[in-house]
Amino acid sequence: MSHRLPPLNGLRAFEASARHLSFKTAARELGVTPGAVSQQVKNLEGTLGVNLFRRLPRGLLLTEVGSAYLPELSRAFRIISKSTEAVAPALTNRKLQIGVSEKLSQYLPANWPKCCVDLLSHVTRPIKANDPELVRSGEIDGLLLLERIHTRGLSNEAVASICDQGTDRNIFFVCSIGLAGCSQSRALVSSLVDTFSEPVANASFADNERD
Amino acid sequence: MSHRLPPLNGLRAFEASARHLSFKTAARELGVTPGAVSQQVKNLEGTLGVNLFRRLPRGLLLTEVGSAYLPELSRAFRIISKSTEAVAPALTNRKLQIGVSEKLSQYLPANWPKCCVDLLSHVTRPIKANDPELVRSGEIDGLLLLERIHTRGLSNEAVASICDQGTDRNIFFVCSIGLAGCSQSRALVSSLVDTFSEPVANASFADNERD
DNA sequence: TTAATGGCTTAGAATTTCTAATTCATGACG
DNA sequence: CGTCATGAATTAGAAATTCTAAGCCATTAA
Repeated sequence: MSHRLPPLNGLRAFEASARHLSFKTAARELGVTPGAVSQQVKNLEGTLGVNLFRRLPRGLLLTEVGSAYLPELSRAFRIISKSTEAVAPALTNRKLQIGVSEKLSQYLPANWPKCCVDLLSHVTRPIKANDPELVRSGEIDGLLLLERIHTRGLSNEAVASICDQGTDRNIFFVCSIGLAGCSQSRALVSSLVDTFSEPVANASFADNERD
Repeated sequence: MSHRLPPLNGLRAFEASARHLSFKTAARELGVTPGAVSQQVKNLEGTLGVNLFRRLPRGLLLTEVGSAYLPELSRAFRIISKSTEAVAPALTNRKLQIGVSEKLSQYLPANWPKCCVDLLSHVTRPIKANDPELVRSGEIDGLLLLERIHTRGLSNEAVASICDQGTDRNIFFVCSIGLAGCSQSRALVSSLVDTFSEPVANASFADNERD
C-alpha cells in the first residue's frame, strides 16, 4: 500500500518550527537560514491547503490545525529517529553538530567542512554560535572559537592557530568532556591543523585571552 | 528535542522499494525512474552505514537490518499519512474525477462505479479518456487503462487484472503522485480488486509490460 | 547463443532548496 | 514620539540535490 505524503522536508521544517514556535530557532536547529524554513513551511501549507501557523510580528502561534498536526508528526519522527538508531548503530559514530563563532568563520575556507577530505562524515555543517551553553544543553556537540571563554565542566582546548591582522590567534574547541578525543573530534582537530598548516606548540599559547 | 534523521526522501524510496522488493516497481509508484530510486537508497545506506538490501541479478532481498527497519518506517509513514488526511480534509473530501479507456470500460460492470458499495462517495462517474495529459492538467484526477503508458512524473501502478480473450491483462491506475494512496484511490483500487476478484501480487507479474 | 530482465553507474539536465539582502510590522525604551 | 531591535516575508540568483537517459553488467530462460 502506497502512502500519500506531503513534502517530507517541509514536514521536518514545520515540526521543528512548531516545537520552537520560531522559524529562527528552528532554522538554527536545522542548520539553515530562517528564510529557508519559512519557505519550506509555506510550501507545506500550500500543498495541504491549510495554515499551520499564525504569524505574529515577533514569532509564531500554532493554528488549531497546526497543533493537531504537530504531535502526530513528532511521533512519526521519533519513530524514525529511534528505529534508525536501532538499525544503524554506526550512527552512534554520529556526526557532531559543531558551532563556529562569527569571527572564526571568516577564516575558514568557503565551504568548510565540505572542503576537508572525509570531514563531513564526522561533523555536520556548522551553525554560527558563540555560546557554550549550547554545548551544555546538547544543542550542539562542539564549538569553535577564537577566544578562550569561561567553560567550567567543558573541555576547552587550543587546537590550531591562525594569523589575524599580523597577530597569531588560537582556535579553541569547546565540547563536553565525554566527547573530547573521540574519533570525530580528532578528525575535526586534525583537519583544522591541516587547514592552518601549523600545529600549535603544546603548552604556551592557551592563555593569552580574556574570558 | 531535536531529531537526528536520515535523508527523508531516501527513506521514502527505501520504504517503497522494500514493499515491492523492486526498485523498478517502486519507481513507478513514486513516479520516477529506477535509477533515481537506486541512487536514493544507496545514499541512504551510505549515511546509515549499513546495507538494507541484497541486490540480486533479478530483484531485491531485504537484509536483516532492512527487514527490521521496514515495519518501523511503514508505521511512521502511515502516521504521517493518516494525520495529514485528518488535518487537511479539504484535500480528502473531494471526489476524484476518473477517466476510463474505451477498451477497459467494456469490462467494467454496467453501471460501475455505482455497483460498488460506497465507491460513489469517492469517485464520480468516469469519463472516457486515454490521455495522461488530462491528469497532468488536472482535468481528471485518475485514469484507468489496460496498458502501461508513458507517464513521467505520474504514479502508474498495476492494480488488478482481468482476463481478456484468454490472456490476462492488467489494469493500470495513473494519477498524480500526491493522490497515490489517498483514501479515494484506495477505495477505487480495492473495489477493482474486488470486482475482478484476483488481487495483483506485488512484484511478479505486474511488470511484464513495456512502456 | 540470443534475448530479456533488473540493478548499477554516470554525465549532465531539471528541479528543489538555500542564502543573502531587503522590506515590513511590531514592540521596547529613552 | 523617534529610534532600535526583533522576527517573519519576499526576492533573485547560487548551490545542492534529484532525476533522466543511456549504456553496462550478471543472470536466467528459451
